[in-house]
Amino acid sequence: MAETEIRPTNFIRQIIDKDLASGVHSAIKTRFPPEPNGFLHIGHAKSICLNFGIAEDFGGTCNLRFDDTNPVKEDITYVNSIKEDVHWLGFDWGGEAKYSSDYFDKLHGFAVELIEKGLAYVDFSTQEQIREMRGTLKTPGTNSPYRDTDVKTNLAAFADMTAGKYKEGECCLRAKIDMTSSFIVMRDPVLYRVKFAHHHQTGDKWCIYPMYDFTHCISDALEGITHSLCTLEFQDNRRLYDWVIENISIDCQPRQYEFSRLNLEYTVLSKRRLIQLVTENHVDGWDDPRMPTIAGLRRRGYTPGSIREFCKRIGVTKMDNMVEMGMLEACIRDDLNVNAPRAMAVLEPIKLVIENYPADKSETLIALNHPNDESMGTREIEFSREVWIEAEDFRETANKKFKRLVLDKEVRLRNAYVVKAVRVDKDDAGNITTVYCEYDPETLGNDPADGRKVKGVIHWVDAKSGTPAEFRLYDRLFNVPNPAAQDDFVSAINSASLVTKKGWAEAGLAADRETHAWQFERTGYFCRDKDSRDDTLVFNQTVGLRDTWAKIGD
RNA sequence: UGGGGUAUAGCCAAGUUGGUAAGGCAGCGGGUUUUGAUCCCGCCAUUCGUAGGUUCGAGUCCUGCUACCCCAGCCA
Repeated sequence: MAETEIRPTNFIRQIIDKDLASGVHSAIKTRFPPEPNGFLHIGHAKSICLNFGIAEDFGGTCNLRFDDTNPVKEDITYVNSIKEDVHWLGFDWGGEAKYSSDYFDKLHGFAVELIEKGLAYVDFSTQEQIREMRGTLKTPGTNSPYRDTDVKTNLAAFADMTAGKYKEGECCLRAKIDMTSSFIVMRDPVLYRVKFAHHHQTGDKWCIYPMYDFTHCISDALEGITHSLCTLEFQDNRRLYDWVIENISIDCQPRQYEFSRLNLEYTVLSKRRLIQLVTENHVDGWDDPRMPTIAGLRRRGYTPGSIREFCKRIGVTKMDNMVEMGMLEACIRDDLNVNAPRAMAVLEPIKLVIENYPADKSETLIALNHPNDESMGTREIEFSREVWIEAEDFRETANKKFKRLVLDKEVRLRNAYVVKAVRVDKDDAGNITTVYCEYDPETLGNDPADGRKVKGVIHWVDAKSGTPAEFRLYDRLFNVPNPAAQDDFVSAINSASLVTKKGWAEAGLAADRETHAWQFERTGYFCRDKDSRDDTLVFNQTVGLRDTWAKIGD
């Protein structure tokens, strides 16, 4: 596609440039560390493009690592979907995917080391007591009565914890740091908790699981990650990240840098809310084309290149942001405009009968697959006496701004003849069902010989050969730009986010299994949906064409 | 005066030793066009949250304000 050639620049790449120039690092290693507790979304794509993009551009490597320290929230189906999505986006992690759980043994050893150094202790306080002792944002915390337990006792207690002798919530392992720190994350954070849960990778081997803050930094160090990139909400956690690395016996010193997460207008990008949309059936699943998930965007017809281009265009900073949907749409339009072959489809059909065209005649016309790219070739389309046209492309009367078919006026049928409307049929309700017209046989491939100007062009589908099709038109999932700010974001769902139309597509599309996306001329970009059946094709509208007419109105 | 962060156009975002505000999206004019698309051409910040200060010169340095985001899970 038309991906921008220029290499992105951002503060993280500048830090890496300096680290390389100063010799702090000679090779760069990053990682993309999702928790397998949901499907990847466009926000993850930003992180993926950042991490894998840096690895590519600096000749380094990027690991895919599942941050799987909380088995009760995770599932193997998510790890599989995540692998698929990262690959689909066009990135490769080289070799096997990593798991934080690969390091559970080592992590446990480091925990023991901290206990031996007097830097960690087993706390038997209740969760509520721990919360109270933590203090508040403005008042310091207080020490736990278990804080000064001797090393030997702690070692034994941790061994018992590991052996399953304590119930969930009965105790936990805490780091001994500083209960008065202004960084609340440093007020003796929990390192391990008891969970009698089956883990998708380690099975029932463990009944204690390490916390994120203890796991992530060590996993980074064990993998030799040089630059650990995460989102802004982890800025405070960086102090704990560094504390852990400094207080255990490990060589590597990865550095954490934080960037702002993506916010997109008219959708939600938090896993909690996306899960809710799926489980409460507000959408048809993780790959519903209205979802901002990678799977949803893929089914909607977005290409990997368009998503990568989007990530390039939005950049990486530390500023809170809210990106307009138009930015994403511009990326897929730019891609499909050059790569999608054109075709014709009528979404809301009325019949056009050409009265001076023989009823038994039929002819094969040649149409360009792309008006600006001859290399995309041509195709044959059938034409006969009756064709479908778009209901909105005909009016009995209209002002001159309406460049379509009007009674007693002419219009060009795309790739075919100029026709003139002469009369209409209406149903009992007064809706136009059929437009009768006359065609000018001399206008195939050239303008009228007498020099009269026909300024309108409308698309059509041959009624004799056309194939029935269902068109799914999508609008924004929410009615407000920032649904997440709503008390009840579900109430802001756009009830008209999916509109289905039954119409016709040109015959050639039924057999075409190769083409990934088309531009239905004058309508928009569409892709074939997996719901397509032999008797009815199903198309998802990826995005409409830019439409200045719609803005002007009439 | 808890701490950590961020403020450049409607949106995203360059701007790195202080030297006179990139680019993209959107928008607005005009041209081409058998898609009201595409493409092409032009316009779109005397000003960088705000008030002062230093300087020949400040988006960049200093000081004071203001606004917004994050942190009190045995979630990540």
